[in-house]
Amino acid sequence: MLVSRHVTALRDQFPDGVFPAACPSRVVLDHVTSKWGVLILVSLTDGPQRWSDLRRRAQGVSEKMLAQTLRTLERDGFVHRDAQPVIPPRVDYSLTDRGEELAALLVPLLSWVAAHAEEVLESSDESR
Amino acid sequence: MLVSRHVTALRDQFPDGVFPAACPSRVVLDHVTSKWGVLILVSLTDGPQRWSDLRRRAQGVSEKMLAQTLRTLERDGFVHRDAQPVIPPRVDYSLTDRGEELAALLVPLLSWVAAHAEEVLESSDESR
DNA sequence: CAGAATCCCATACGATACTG
DNA sequence: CAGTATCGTATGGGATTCTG
Repeated sequence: MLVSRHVTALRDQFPDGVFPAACPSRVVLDHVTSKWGVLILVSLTDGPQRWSDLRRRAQGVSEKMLAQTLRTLERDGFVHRDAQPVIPPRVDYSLTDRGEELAALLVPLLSWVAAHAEEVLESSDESR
Repeated sequence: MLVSRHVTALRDQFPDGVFPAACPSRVVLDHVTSKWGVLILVSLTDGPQRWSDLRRRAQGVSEKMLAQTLRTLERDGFVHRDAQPVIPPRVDYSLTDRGEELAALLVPLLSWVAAHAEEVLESSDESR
């Protein structure tokens, strides 16, 4: 089964169960699990999208954070940026193969959270 | 297949592909994908662990953040806190059923990141 | 349209010290 | 041992303005 194979892999890599402090994994994990990183990666699983698409779909993202997150994801090789030299400018963002792999793992997470968020928050109080 | 079933579920819930801005899912997602939330949840997949275990395994976590993260995860019903009234005090943390479900989705993510972090960072420069 | 630049704030986070 | 309390900082993140 897929999950248990991953579990085994994780245990092999880190017998202590988590990443060492100075590990590169920590950096990448922070990029990926950043507030907008998750949302953008998952949004792109629907196919290539333009800047304005992403702004609309990742509701609430500021231009600054969209730009910053996209640049980070692009540098990490998760997102491909295709800027067409036309006027007005048109830029399409899409997942790289590496990005697809990663996003495929994110989708079940988002889905689970979406399905259980309400029952989770009703046990605690709603804020925080 | 498991992934595509989740994809379908996500699309059903959010035809636009992402959470609406004021959605409870956003809150829960932020808890779960917080810097230490992921690490603690995954660490606990190895079974119940004490405060000092978690401090050691989630290398680099400060006492403040460990306390804060554990409280959040407990309020969300992901983590169970078992404080035994002995001296010296002994407190065990473990995953609830809900926490197990969630952590099971986190493990493949961690594992993938761990396996690919180096190649990811070598394409970008190492910082950020 | 797709950003870059600037300003500013909230808070996530860390370090240290203290306690039942 | 398992925390809490306090303080200080870095930075994630938002609002606004400007531009090719």
